[in-house]
Amino acid sequence: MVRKQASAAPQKKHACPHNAAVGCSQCRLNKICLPLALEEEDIARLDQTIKRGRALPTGKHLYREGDAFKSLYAVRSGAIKTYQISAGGDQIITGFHLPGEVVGLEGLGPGQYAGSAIALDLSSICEIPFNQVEQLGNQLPAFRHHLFSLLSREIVDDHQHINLLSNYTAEERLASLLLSLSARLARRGLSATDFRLPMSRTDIASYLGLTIETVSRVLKRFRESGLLTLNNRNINDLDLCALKDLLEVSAPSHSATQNGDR
Amino acid sequence: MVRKQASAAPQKKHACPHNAAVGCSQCRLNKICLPLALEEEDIARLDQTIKRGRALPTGKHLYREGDAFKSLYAVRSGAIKTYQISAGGDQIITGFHLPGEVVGLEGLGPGQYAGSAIALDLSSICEIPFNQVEQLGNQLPAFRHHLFSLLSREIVDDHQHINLLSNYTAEERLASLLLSLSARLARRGLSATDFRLPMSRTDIASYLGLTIETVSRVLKRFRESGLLTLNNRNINDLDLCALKDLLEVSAPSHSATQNGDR
DNA sequence: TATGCAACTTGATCTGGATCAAATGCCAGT
DNA sequence: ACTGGCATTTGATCCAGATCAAGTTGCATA
Repeated sequence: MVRKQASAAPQKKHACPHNAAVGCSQCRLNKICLPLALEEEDIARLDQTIKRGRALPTGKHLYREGDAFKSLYAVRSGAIKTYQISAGGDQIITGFHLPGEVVGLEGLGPGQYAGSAIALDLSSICEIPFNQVEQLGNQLPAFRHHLFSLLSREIVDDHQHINLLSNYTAEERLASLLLSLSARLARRGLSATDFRLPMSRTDIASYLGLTIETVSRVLKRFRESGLLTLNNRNINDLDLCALKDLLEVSAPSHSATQNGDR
Repeated sequence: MVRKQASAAPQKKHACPHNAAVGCSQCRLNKICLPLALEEEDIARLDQTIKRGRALPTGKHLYREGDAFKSLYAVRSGAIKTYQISAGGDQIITGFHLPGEVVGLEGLGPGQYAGSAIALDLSSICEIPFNQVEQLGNQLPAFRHHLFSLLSREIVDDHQHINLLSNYTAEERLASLLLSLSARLARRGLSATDFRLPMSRTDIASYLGLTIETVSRVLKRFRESGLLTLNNRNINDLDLCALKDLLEVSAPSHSATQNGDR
């Protein structure tokens, strides 16, 4: 059983995500973040223009819907949620963003952000100013291509999310979110089975198109079936296999729906 | 009431959307399609490399999920639907694409299409091959920027769709779709109140996250309330105002949800 | 003019998740 | 330790839309 790390373990030799002095080349996220696909020397250029590791306290906005597009942001530590405001005035959560992930991309084309981004935890953020994005995009084909990749990825993820919202049951939605968070944490070397949810039940409910009551009840059911242990926002002993099973049974073997319709 | 044109009216002076000989500069869609934001001379360059007005019969695929990214496609006439295949084997409709709209964008980054695209009607398609996209992107900043805009737009549209799926009632979903189609047809100079739905009820249901029965019943209710007349796929006398009202009442005036939460 | 079949409509019933209504737990500030 | 205000849980009830089950209608092919 994996023990939860004491949350204060400050001094690593380098690459501590809270340490603003660490540049992209030494950053332990550089395999999954913006510098991906860049050559050594190009990373050095990126390093020169990036504003590194700015601290963003819980509840502070990175940008707001309608703000002029100023920068792309890479999450270095902590967590960010992006949301829009519905006609009824409440938040529609469009995404959760963990370290190594980039937010603000939808602002690239239209020149202003289409939604807001706010810190869920004390976070550390790297910022690439607009003109630098333009310039690097002009000069480095690899960087430009990576931007296209990130945008495409976002579209593909959104389509997956659309699928979730139109076809998944409440349990499948929760399972899907937990597996996604788990996989993304694991990718950066953290535990896939024990972690803390950075977001409130309200945020989860909004993101999954459910009510908070349903989220609470489904989590309870998961707990009672031994799929995880849970106190407050802490998840332990997540049963990845069982969750995957939960998602896969939804595929009917008697499928006759594969029609070539018009 | 706008009469449906006899579908064979071949010789216009120029800009008939079925006429493959018409280049971007004379195309009546050039204000909303790819050439948007390009200078006269650049449009001429685009014109040289584009494969114009290829006919695509109903039910034929433009590309399939997993195919290598070969080209971007602009719809010149007809209609295209894009979809993915769910775990259960059935289609998840991710979008309907009308003349002037571009499909295949999500293939730009990863190098392969993330979904399939199929003609809902006899359609005419313009194609920009991959290497030309790259080249124009390298050489024309305006074109590159337009690509980013199209991708951003797609993300924003997807977020709107996510909102629809998690918060709208069946009636609101249908109203939203009808208004969207109406507005997009109007943008290209066609009637906003009288048109033919190019897609089946099944496609509508999948796109809106409903069942075909619910789609049918809601349309019936709309018909009975005098919001439209409907036979088969033909819509007439669409009451745009009433549909917009239907969408707006969903905003509660007593909103206390605007909290600055964490 | 039949025939066959997919697309669509209509009706009856069921149900997952929403809604309404109380607790209860968890801090932060005093 | 006490208080106020959230966030979360839990329970009871309700209902929009799903599911199940027949019809119809449109249209293509013989």
